[in-house]
Amino acid sequence: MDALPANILTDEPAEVLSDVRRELSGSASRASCEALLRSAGLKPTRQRIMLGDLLFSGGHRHVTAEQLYGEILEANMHLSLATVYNTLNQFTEAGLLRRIGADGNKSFFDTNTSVHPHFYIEDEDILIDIPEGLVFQHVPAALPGYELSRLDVIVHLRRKPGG
Amino acid sequence: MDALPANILTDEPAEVLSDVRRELSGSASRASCEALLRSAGLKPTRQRIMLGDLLFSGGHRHVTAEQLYGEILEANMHLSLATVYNTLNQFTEAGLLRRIGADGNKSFFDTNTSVHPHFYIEDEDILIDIPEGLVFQHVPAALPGYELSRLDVIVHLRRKPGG
DNA sequence: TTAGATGCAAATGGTTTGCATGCGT
DNA sequence: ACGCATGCAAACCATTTGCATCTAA
Repeated sequence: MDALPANILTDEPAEVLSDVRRELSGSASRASCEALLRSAGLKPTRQRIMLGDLLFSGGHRHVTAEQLYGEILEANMHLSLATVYNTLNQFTEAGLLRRIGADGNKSFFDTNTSVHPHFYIEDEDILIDIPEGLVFQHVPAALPGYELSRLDVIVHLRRKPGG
Repeated sequence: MDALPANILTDEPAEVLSDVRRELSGSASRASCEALLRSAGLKPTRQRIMLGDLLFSGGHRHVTAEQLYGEILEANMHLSLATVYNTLNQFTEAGLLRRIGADGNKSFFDTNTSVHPHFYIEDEDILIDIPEGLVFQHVPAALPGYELSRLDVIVHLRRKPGG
């Protein structure tokens, strides 16, 4: 049996990713954020551009809606929390984000839409990529009549008692 | 690099599991349920025995609090939903159950407390074990100052469009 | 102009908490 | 009796929804 990288599965329609999306989703400038949104079939409205800038201008990010809302407020921009949620959901549906349920009651949104495992630091409520990609030796087949839609691997970390 | 079974990690204090707990947690009779609870440091109250019977008398189970509450009602027993939650949390703290956050907004409780991967069937809201234990080739080390506390692997299934 | 997006408040759903009452030892 | 356990309602938190208003094309 071959060793398979963890990212063999994906929820997004990878085959329809346009070049602009592939290039921009990692680090889009303000101007190109519009192109990114357009390529995803989303009208580049003021709010979407604001959030898109925050999400896609740097490297990959793992944020909660609350965190992102905080950044909006810090930047003296205004936008309701509900719109942040709605927009994050739209981005997720469009394949620009991947939603990850970390501890069973709150969600992170990851700008890296490939399937990859995460560390979740419980005490600090932080989700980060596992650097050296954990590898499966065997990925189970779906049950008959079903297909794989997502593969979540979350390694929970806690602070060492004496550390 | 050795292939490691997925259950090398566990949240529970496995080394303190008494024999009675090890034997009974899979299928405890009504009488022995009391012993199981006692061995876990929990007073065998009427409510805990009711829930313990439902959880531990058959094979391993994956239930939500809501489901279990439904079973209580069906059996014409009475017990508030809050108590179901509280009791499930107590059982989990005592190492009798493992909590699993399936889709990021609800939790399942698994009577099999070893670390093992799950299928989550989104449409039907069902969590089941993956039969032939998926295997990791490489389990990442924790970040410095941290230790692994949990390893969650959930394979999401959805009904095949034409199936 | 018009379809679609926003904004807010209120609803929702799962889960936890506070506190008076009840029960196991 | 004593102290932990229960029960309920109400609180809580993350998230979604309904609907009137606004705005990008």
